[in-house]
Amino acid sequence: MTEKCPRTGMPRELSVGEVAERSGIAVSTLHFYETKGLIHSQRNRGNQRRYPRSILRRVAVIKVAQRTGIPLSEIADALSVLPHDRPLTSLDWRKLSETWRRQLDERIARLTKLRNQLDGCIGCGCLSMQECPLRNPLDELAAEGPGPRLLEP
Amino acid sequence: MTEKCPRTGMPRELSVGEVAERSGIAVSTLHFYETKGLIHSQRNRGNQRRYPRSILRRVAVIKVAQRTGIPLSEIADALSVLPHDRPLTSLDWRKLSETWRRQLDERIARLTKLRNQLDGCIGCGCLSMQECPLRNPLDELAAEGPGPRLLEP
DNA sequence: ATAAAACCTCAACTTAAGTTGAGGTCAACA
DNA sequence: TGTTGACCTCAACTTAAGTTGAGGTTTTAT
Repeated sequence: MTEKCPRTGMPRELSVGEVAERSGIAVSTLHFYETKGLIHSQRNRGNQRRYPRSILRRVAVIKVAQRTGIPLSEIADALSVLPHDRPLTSLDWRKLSETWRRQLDERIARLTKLRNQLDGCIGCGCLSMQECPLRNPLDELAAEGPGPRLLEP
Repeated sequence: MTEKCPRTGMPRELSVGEVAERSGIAVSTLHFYETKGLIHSQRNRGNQRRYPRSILRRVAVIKVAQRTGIPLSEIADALSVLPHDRPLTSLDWRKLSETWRRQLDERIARLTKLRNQLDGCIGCGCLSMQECPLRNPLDELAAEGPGPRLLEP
């Protein structure tokens, strides 16, 4: 560990190993995120990565977004509009989380609809129901046409 | 198209192309499912696949399970306990769908919890909240220990 | 009978999100 | 001043769920 902050006693800059330990993300994953442009690092004179403390919030945001099912490429897009040289503010986070919340809502709604269909099937033995997912397997796309015939008439 | 059923006028057996067309699943995917043991086929004298009509329900079941987020390997496990030489009955389907419904419920619950946390963040600006996902990013694992420290004290 | 469409196998390629390892350098500690 | 542990790059491997293509056979339609 290098120099400490005289105020908090915490290291002023973090090595990749320290970030890994504190964030619960593997070193190799941090390297990988860097190649994908999700995070960014300075190098010391020996070419080792040094991160500002704000990296911790950034990777925390990445992890939250991943938990909602957002692919890394979209996370990268969302983060890329923010300047990478200043820490994420709470306003940044609010904007991001509002967007992601909407997407999360959609996913939940889709799964809930499917669950309700499954419930219908369970109750009735399924084979006679019009709204059964086995009869209407492509219902997300229902607006786009009649879809293929999956079961016998 | 080969011989028809004298009753319905529908083909007695289906070629892979017919199954593909009716199920909306690509031929290559049906081949792939066969290699994974999810479906099974007979061959005609020219080595072409021939399926009983019940294949359509089987692939419909596979698709429904996939939509719930169940990986193919688990779908294969679930289907493998059923004899592959008879059509899926509605009782079979009920058992499968009850199991999958439970898993779907769990997924929905997890996402809903995350959404609620996100809501909290949005309302308050996040940084001061104890239950913020940025502060407690590993909350699914909360029972297993304190977890890594992601943000500053 | 012949040509087109459908089918066959097998291998290689794709994307996402990483992980693993080889071969080499740097830093922290005794 | 070692030496050990942390770090570096780069390439290759992993899993899931398929897709694509080459090269060859079968079916179907004319």
